Amino acid sequence: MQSTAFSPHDHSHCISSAINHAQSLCAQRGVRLTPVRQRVLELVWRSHQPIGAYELLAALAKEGFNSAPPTVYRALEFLSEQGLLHKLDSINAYVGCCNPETPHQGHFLLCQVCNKAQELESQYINLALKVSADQHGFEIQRHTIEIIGTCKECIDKPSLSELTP
Amino acid sequence: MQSTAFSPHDHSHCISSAINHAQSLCAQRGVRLTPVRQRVLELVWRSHQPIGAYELLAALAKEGFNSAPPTVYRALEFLSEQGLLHKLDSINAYVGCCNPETPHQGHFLLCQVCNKAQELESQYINLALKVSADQHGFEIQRHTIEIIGTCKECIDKPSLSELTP
DNA sequence: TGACAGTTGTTATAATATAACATAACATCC
DNA sequence: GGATGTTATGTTATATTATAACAACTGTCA
Ligand SMILES: [Zn+2]
Ligand SMILES: [Zn+2]
Ligand SMILES: [Zn+2]
Ligand SMILES: [Zn+2]
Repeated sequence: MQSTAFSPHDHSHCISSAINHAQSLCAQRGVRLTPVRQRVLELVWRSHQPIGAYELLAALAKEGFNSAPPTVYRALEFLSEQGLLHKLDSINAYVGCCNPETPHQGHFLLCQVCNKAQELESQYINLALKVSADQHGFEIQRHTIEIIGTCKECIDKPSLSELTP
Repeated sequence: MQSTAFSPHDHSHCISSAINHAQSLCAQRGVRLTPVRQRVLELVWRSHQPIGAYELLAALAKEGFNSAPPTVYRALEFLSEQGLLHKLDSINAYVGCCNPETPHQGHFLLCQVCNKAQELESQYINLALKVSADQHGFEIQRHTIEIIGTCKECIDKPSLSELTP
């Protein structure tokens, strides 16, 4: 079992790694990771729990950033375009992407107990989707794949795992 | 290639079949398919294009039904609980289910050109999801699987297929 | 009849997201 | 450096989607 969002880990490493990746990627691509964009990304990465736009907005407001909805939605749009985060449509919330170098559509496990999301990298799922689409002559552009349930940690220790980041 | 939402077909058959199924299922289950619930289901089945709650509400209002949001959301909740329709989270819209006898989570192909949705019944997809979840010790409760792209009809005849129901 | 569960009506509001236009910051070229 | 075009941000208002809370009605059954 590899390390996941669900299991205890050094989350500060997740954060610094995500920000470092974001900075170098944006530099490579000639796009600007402005203060508000970087701060939104940091806020998204505060935990593995997807966070809502208005929750981000409240956090930004506390820190003296501009706090009208377009501010955060623009930052989210930028970060999403750069593959630095994903939106989870089933809960209208946003989560950081661990692998932004190669643009992709994510597949997610979403735990209803601890509210954390784990992105999957399953070629099986992609293949299964492709086979189904091909059977209908359907050309895939993007997808929303969200598996909602209970993570191993929350199955094993029902009341503790909500606390780890 | 089987008949799908995307290809031309006798859609009145889809509608009457859906309503008949709904009536007998509700009778079996001892739940009430009241006039507003049945009308919402008929409106959802007017086409294979998923329809939004407020669009339904406007249609109900024209017909003299009560036209406050709770009316339509309650009907949608009931119909969803009975497995008679599905919500597509990626577009906040609702589409009829062809196979309401056995409760299930749908997988959907969603064409961005003609806006029609086709539900899939792919055991491959379910298996791929289960394998990924099992690898993480994750227990699946429900899922959102929506594949967005272009259907065969819209690839073949880019400007006509928007018109069929 | 009265009690009860389920359903619908009604008003208000929450939660999520975008339109539209003004201003500011940055880059580039002369 | 100043003119100019582009990108980013500020600001106000509004659109879209969904739910809370409570009152009134309807059917069922003792
Ligand atoms: Zn972490
Ligand atoms: Zn969990
Ligand atoms: Zn049809
Ligand atoms: Zn199409």
